[in-house]
Amino acid sequence: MAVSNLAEPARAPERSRAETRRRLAAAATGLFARQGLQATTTVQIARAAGVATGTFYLHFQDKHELFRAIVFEAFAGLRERLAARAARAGAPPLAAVRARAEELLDFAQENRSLVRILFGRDHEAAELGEDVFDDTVPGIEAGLRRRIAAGQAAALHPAVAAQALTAMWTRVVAWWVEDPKRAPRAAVVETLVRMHPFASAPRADET
Amino acid sequence: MAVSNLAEPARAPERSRAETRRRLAAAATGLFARQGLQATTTVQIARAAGVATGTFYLHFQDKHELFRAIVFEAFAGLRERLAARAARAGAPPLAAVRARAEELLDFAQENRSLVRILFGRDHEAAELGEDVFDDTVPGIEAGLRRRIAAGQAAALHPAVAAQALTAMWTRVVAWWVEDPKRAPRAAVVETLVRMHPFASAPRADET
Amino acid sequence: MAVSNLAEPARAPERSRAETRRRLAAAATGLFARQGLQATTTVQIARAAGVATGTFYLHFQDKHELFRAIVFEAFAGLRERLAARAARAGAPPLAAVRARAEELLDFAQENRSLVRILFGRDHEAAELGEDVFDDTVPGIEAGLRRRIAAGQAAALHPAVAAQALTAMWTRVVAWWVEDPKRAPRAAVVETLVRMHPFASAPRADET
Amino acid sequence: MAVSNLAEPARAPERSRAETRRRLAAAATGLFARQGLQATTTVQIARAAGVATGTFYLHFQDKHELFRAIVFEAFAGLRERLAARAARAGAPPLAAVRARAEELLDFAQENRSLVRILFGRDHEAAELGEDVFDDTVPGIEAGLRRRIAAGQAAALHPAVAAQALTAMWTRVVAWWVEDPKRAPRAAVVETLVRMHPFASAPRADET
DNA sequence: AATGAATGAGGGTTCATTCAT
DNA sequence: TATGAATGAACCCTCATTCAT
Repeated sequence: MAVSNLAEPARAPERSRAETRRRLAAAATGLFARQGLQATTTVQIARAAGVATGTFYLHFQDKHELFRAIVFEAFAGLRERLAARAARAGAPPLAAVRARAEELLDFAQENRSLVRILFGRDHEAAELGEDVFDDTVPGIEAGLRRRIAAGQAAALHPAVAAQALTAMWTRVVAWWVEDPKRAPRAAVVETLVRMHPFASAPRADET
Repeated sequence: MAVSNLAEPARAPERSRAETRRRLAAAATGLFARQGLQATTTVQIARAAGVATGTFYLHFQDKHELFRAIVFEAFAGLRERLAARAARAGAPPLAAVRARAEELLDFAQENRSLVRILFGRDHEAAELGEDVFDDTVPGIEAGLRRRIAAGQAAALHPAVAAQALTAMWTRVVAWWVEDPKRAPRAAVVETLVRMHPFASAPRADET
Repeated sequence: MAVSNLAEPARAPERSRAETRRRLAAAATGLFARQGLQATTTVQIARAAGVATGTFYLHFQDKHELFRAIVFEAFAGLRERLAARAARAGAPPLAAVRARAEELLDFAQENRSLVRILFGRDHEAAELGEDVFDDTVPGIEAGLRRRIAAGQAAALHPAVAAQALTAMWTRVVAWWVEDPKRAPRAAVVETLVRMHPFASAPRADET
Repeated sequence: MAVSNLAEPARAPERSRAETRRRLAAAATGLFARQGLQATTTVQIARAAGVATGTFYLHFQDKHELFRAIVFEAFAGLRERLAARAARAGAPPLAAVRARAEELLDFAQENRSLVRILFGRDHEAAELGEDVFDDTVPGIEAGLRRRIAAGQAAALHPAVAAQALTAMWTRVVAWWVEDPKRAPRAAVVETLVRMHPFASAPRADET
């Protein structure tokens, strides 16, 4: 649940090892968020963590492994939070959508660096994140299929809509958290919800 | 209009210079699309263009300037095409939206490399593309604002919706051209249009 | 006599220390034989011996000292075996030569790792082995000198012949134990014996 | 023929490139001879050649490739010299053997560094040199087979004898050239010749 | 005596950029 | 203008060795 928990239980003699690993991960998270994976060097990470260069390699194969560890853990935590909040929100589809939006913004405000890493543009994070919204996207695809069968939301291609949705949410969150003064939080939530396919019916009066 | 035309008509004595520049840009476009900005070296570009290493620097300050030149030119061409097509489509808002979607897909199919550069995910490239696209977003925002004032698309925050829209469109296009068998072209267009705020009215029957 | 016995009987309180040292030496012997001195790391040795990294340095100054210890011990054992066998063989010079050859092959078959270390080719190892072997060469030289004085093996320069002899024997042994199917053991012995200066007289019918 | 000729014909614009390559090869030859392959760094080679670190990699993949180039070229030259000299020596087997010994010592005196590299102990040169004496060794094997058929030199296993011979010659040469005062040149030649299987007949009076 | 995490110098390698021709 | 060899800073990574526990 704790997103920054890259460590294992740790018996006494390993206390220190786990701690070093944690420091490295924390230092790297900040650097990755600020500069991106490619521009961040292992030397920078080690220095930021207050350890020697070689120490980095006692804990991670290379910077990509560390990056992946951070992203994986973050996505796992996020997914759990989204699912839990949606579950609490109850049945009506839009209620669940709104709950997810709220939780996502909570997460974003608590983990700005992670959001920059996860949803930023130039990162190989995207690959790993592809399936974070698997909970959401197949749900949506299933939902869309039902709607289509019911004659509503017709004309939406499920896979296309899924791409559109995840792009929309991730970009909006990344954009907003970069400077929350850009829009009131409530407006962000409301816009995400209103633009969700579940929220809208085709208008009869347009082409 | 041709997007890969980075050079001006060129008077006779300059023919050669302009031609070399064009070759470099063309070679770089392919490499950037395939490997990304960072993984592409100036030596590779020069070799692919059939010129000597040093020649590169007679035409561009560095790799990034060339990249920017490609991106700017591409966006200029794309914007022009979108505007022209929308203009031909006439008044009804959704007709214009559909016209843009069609034109965007035309462009994507004709310029796969550019689309990968402009809208691709893992390229540090995207940063620069983002800057350029920011020109477009305010235009989108303005349109939304007018609509919202008119009572349509109510409850949408213009800036948020603009982010959402551009993210949606660019991601869908990038995803689709990567493998057009993923969805029928008509379904892509239809989905983009239906998910546009102009296309939908809030449903009364949901939370 | 056992070549891998790098430790003395060891009184009770020292049992453990001696045992650890032995384990390190045994582990290192295998690694040196397989990978060479340079490619073997102290961490590998410690791990293979089942002790902690730092423990290595409680027993040996460094990798090279351990290497030298192995080589010295191995040569001491080998020399002893050769001498004992030759003594048992009795007077006739060629009988002693043959006895040595037999014993050398026995040794080689029982200690393949050591042979690879002592007589192998691509190990920087050989340098040290050479130093040790230098002890042996003068003995060989002295023997040759006596023979030459006696009119046998005339025209041979003792020091040159000694180099030639040791090179011949060590290379053949190293080559053969690498894959004993290369030649029948008896043929190896016979060839070494026949090519020994003691075994031949100059032919009158050649230049 | 020229042993240090690692370069190609070289048109005018490539004069400099070939020259740099030659300098690197020359510098490396000295360093390899003195320190061995493993202990020599690319930085040392570049510095010794008077060029920048990176320049090394414009000419060679890595230090192993350079090493191999040196060894290969050296062996090719040596083989050619041995064959030419042996050919000039005429028919009688021992005359050819002596001619080869003389030529080998000539080569050694002219190319001390190369000899240390080619015949030294710790180098991966051995692999490449395995077949230098192919001219010599198969000749010997053929000769031995003839002798054996003729009832002479019986009991010599050809492959074993070949190993013994090459080891003998290479070690003696490496040892002697290290300090030619160790033995008169004529004595070296004579010893090598006398210890050659062609030079001896089995003695009837020994075991 | 043993442990094992940490150290940091140093080697291999790449590549944007320069500059003499 | 074009050429292409050379440059050298900077990265990644390893490993012998130390030292607090």
